[in-house]
Amino acid sequence: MITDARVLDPTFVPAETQHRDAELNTLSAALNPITRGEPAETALLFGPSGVGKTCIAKFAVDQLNDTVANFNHAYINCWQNYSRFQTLYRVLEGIGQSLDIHRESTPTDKLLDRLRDYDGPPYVIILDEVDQHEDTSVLYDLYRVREVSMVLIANREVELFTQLDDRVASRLTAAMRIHFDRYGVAELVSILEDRVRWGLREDAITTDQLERIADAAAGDARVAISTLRTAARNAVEQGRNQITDALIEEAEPKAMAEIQQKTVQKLTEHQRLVYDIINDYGEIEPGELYAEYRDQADNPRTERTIRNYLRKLCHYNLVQAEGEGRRRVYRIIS
DNA sequence: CCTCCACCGGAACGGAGGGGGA
DNA sequence: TCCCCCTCCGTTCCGGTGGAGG
Repeated sequence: MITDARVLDPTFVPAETQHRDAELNTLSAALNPITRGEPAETALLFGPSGVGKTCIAKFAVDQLNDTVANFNHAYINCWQNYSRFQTLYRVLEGIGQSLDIHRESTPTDKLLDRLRDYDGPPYVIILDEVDQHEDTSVLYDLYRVREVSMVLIANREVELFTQLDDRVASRLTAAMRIHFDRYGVAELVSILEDRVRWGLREDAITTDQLERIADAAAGDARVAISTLRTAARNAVEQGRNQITDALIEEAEPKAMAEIQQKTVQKLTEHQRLVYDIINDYGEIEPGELYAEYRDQADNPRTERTIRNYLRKLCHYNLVQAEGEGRRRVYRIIS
């Protein structure tokens, strides 16, 4: 029933995109100077998750790659590469300069010197989830390299700017902003139809069923595609040729959970324990949380370290901190 | 209004782990 | 080989904040 599993992956970048023509054109215009061998304008992409920001950014750069031979590009996810060192390392990797730089033993300043010496063709860097970066001064570092142009992706404009230091923020005021809205049901359905056409047997699913998936996804294409994939996989497992309504119903919560599950898996043992305790309680006060943690952990970390973990958990949108000071409670986000 | 006190998060430090250079 | 220096992570110390309670 599944003819091409790749297109059911939410990170797959299709050969043609839908419903994002205006956003794509604006971004392409920002990148246009590259065609003349000049650095591009900085572009800022904002919008909630699953609205095509990453997809359009990658697509625009791929498109440029088809017409312009002489430029470099890199995609860096700041959630995974959150320190200044890690990001610069990836940046150098994108221009083949990282081979003789060894992780852990080269000072960040050396990486920066290496980058400043860069005098190759224009270099476009997509920085995804830039609001998850722990040290946004790296943006300033990158700004100072003439050949480098940046496409920055984040959820909310206001929250991003509160994290930036003034030097970066003032430069970004001139950047091109592109806001992405949630997809409507009809838009999601046509996105899903493409994926069905490319990746499933023709009669595997009905339009009514796609509408149902789209409706439940609430404008988030990642959730919608993930739901479709889960339903299709389970249908294959059951030896069916078609996706049933029951399979869709089953897949909906699974798809949501799957996206969160990936984040939880990346936590360390102790971070995971803190998360599990909050999950068990649903909602818990800091003092009780520390006490419970100390009780359950072998070689417990200090309170200060737990506060660092909590900050991280909040940052990853796994946990929500509500209230200030004494009124503070930690709650699971579901 | 003032004083506690639980809690937050910044700064500085030190050790683990790992590569470079003499 | 030994020593130095890097990053990363956890720790220690501490000042700030805002409800609770006198």
